[in-house]
Amino acid sequence: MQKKNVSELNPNVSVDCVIFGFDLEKLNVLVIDRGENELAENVRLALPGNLIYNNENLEQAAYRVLEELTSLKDIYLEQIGAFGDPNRICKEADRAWLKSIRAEPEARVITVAYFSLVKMEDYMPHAASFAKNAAWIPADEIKDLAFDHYDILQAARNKLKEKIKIQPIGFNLLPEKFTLSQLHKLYESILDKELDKRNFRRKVQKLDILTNLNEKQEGVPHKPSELYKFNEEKYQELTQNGYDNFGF
Amino acid sequence: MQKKNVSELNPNVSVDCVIFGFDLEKLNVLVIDRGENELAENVRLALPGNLIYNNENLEQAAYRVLEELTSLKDIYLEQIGAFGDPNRICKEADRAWLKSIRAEPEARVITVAYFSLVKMEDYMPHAASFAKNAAWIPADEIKDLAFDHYDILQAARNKLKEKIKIQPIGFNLLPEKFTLSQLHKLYESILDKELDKRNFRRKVQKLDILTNLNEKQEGVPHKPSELYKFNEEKYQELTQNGYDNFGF
DNA sequence: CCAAAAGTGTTGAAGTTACACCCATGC
DNA sequence: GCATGGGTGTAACTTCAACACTTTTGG
Repeated sequence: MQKKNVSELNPNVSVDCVIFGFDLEKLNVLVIDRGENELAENVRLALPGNLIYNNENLEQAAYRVLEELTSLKDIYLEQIGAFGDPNRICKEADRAWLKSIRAEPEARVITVAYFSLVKMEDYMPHAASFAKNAAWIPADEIKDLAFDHYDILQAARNKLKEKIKIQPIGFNLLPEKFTLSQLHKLYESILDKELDKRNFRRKVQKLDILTNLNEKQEGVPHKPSELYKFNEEKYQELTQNGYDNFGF
Repeated sequence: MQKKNVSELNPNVSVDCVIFGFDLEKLNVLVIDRGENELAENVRLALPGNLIYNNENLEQAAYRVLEELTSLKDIYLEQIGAFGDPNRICKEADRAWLKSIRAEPEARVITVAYFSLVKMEDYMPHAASFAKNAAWIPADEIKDLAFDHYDILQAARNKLKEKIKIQPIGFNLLPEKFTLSQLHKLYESILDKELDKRNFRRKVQKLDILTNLNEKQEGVPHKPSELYKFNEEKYQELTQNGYDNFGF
């Protein structure tokens, strides 16, 4: 009945997390800085990730690793897929770094990537473990990352683009009270294209996921905007069932 | 520069393949029969899958394993995702079977699943290796499979449902010449619901992916149908770009 | 002549796109 | 009073769902 190494790190399987946040202007991504000496940014920065234990499932591992490295917890994660060409550890700096933290630094590793959406202000990351720093960086400013993490990030952004077409998004990215313009900007950031203001407003209002709070912004040097919150019930329903208005 | 065990089997990572075929009536799935003694079908049948080698990438591994077990090759595979709860090997029969074929039968395994669509008549499977038999089985008749393969099959069917809403499907499932009714039945099998005949025809014809061959079926005891083939150029274009007519 | 599947059009409702001007506020 | 972003409506067009009858063949 007993398996070997049940609560040992598995040298061959890791998880990586792509955590998106929105600062009311643009999409950001949570990265850790491995901070080794004076390397270029693209090798110092990485997605939070690490090996799994043999007795935890993949999603649990992703939660644990994310918390260990950045202190973020209780976050809903969605799988992106598995990555792991044999040559994913081809950069010399990555190999050197693995030698410093892994028992079997040369082992073949395949990694399972997860992504999530969170309110940036609720999740101010604190680095720990081998992360020297953990920070939000605008998604568009990231040009490269350690290992194959840049590919994983692109896959996550594509996944998000698909997701937004099928279900509502924003509940986990916006503050409790928000304006339609902020939601509009969020959609534009994710889809990476402009959307007509009037059509966008009409469309989301028809979804019936918004409740007008009959409050206005204060202190802005222009006409103050109405504030909204999500209608949780309807939002949840659409999250589960999708819009279902496309294709066949 | 040398890694250990470069061309060894990795005990912790496997691949599994869900291969769909269409017999002009319904959707079928390729399964192998492990044929151990007189076990019930749900434990004898499994998806073709096995451990990866350390020096091959995941997709290559899926190709290799598929060919080794069923003789099918040169098939385009698409990743479904990673599966691998620690308790995925909970059925006693599965554990016993692993003991008979694996060097480390108790090792934690995570598996990466792939799926594909093929013309059934082009790919008559021949079992080999530990597969005692390999055969097409109607998807709807499968009630259970070894390990967590039934879950993987369901995930594959869902993936296929999503895919069909975004790109054309059928090129790899139908014979070169086919009728609109056959295509219609294919879509109904995948989506698992009825589609209005006239609306379906209008819709696919507008996609402009079909070429009317101006030939008719022969030998059928009813009005013979016109035969079509796919317009490859347009089909490829839509496969890459998607229909892009949904959501925002 | 019968059974079986092929093929074909219309209508009303809903959704999509494109587009331009006035409004309320802080400074 | 001006700069800034907030907020609103319409018309032309396309897409969608629902629905029933005639045609051609083999037996």
